[in-house]
Amino acid sequence: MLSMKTQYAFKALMYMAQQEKQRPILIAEIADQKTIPLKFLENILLQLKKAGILNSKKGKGGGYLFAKNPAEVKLATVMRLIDGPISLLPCVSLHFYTKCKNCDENFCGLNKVMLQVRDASLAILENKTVSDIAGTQPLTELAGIKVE
Amino acid sequence: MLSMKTQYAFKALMYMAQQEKQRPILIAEIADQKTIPLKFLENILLQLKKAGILNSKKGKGGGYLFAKNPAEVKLATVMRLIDGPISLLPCVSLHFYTKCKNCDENFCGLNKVMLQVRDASLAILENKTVSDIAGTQPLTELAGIKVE
DNA sequence: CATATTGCGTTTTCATCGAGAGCATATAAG
DNA sequence: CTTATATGCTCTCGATGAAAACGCAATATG
Repeated sequence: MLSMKTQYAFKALMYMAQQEKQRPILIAEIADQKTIPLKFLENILLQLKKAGILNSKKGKGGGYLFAKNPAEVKLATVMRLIDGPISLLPCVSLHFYTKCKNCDENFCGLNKVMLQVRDASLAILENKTVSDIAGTQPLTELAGIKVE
Repeated sequence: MLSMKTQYAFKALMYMAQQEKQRPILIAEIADQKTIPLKFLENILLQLKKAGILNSKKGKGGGYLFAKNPAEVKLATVMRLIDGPISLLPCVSLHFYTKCKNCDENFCGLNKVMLQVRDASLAILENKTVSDIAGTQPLTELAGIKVE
């Protein structure tokens, strides 16, 4: 299961992407609307900012903004950022691979099955983006600049 | 990711299914061959027994046996038994469903995507069995009794 | 400067994971 | 019936991580 942290991240990103006008959005507003603990959400948004997904502005009129077009933020990226591996076993992970002891992967039937599961999951999670789950059209501009 | 407990369970089941002759297998033998902490494995096998997957015999010549044909033990069953939900969100779980607060599932894009992921995963995990990952032919007899 | 807002390290609480100890119980062999 | 062999069961323990709160620093606005 996804951690609450990742679930909160998705809810926050959805909320932000669903806004009519792109404008700095307060942490407190998101926390309030989506029932997310304020200080916890603070950490989450900061982490998304450090990963280059969001931008922030301090002081009056500040808040959080998208740094990337939400149509380019893959669900898999967010999940890996916060929860780590998407795979069910370390020995089938693309981004967090570690060998399992006492097991030759070439002859491990479990490895083969979990590879299939990973591929099936990634086929979806690498192709769906924040704007898909927000149910919005891709943005046509970002911070006032037109994007393709 | 699967917990160590589930990973150990799969390794133990694979080892048991790979034996030439079906015979009572000692916990200690499995622990030794697969490098699993003895007392931890004891708990795991007991749990599999209580779920009706394994049988055990005490005393000399005792050990663990399959109660079901390994070809009938689905990976999904073992995973749910030990780790709980396979789904990534509680609101898309078949066996452990709980509603998520502040979210109408009919209009939640995240819900829809995670449903897809669940279905893709279960299509594999509900159809692969212990004998698939053990790489063995299905047993032709169980406890001396012929099975189909 | 006053105020609004994010940045960030620390701490707390709690549950769960992974593991081990010790004793109880059942069974087979002699 | 006794002994050795195995599993059954309960309790405990430490480490880890999840979830969340606290407090203050940094920064931007006007």
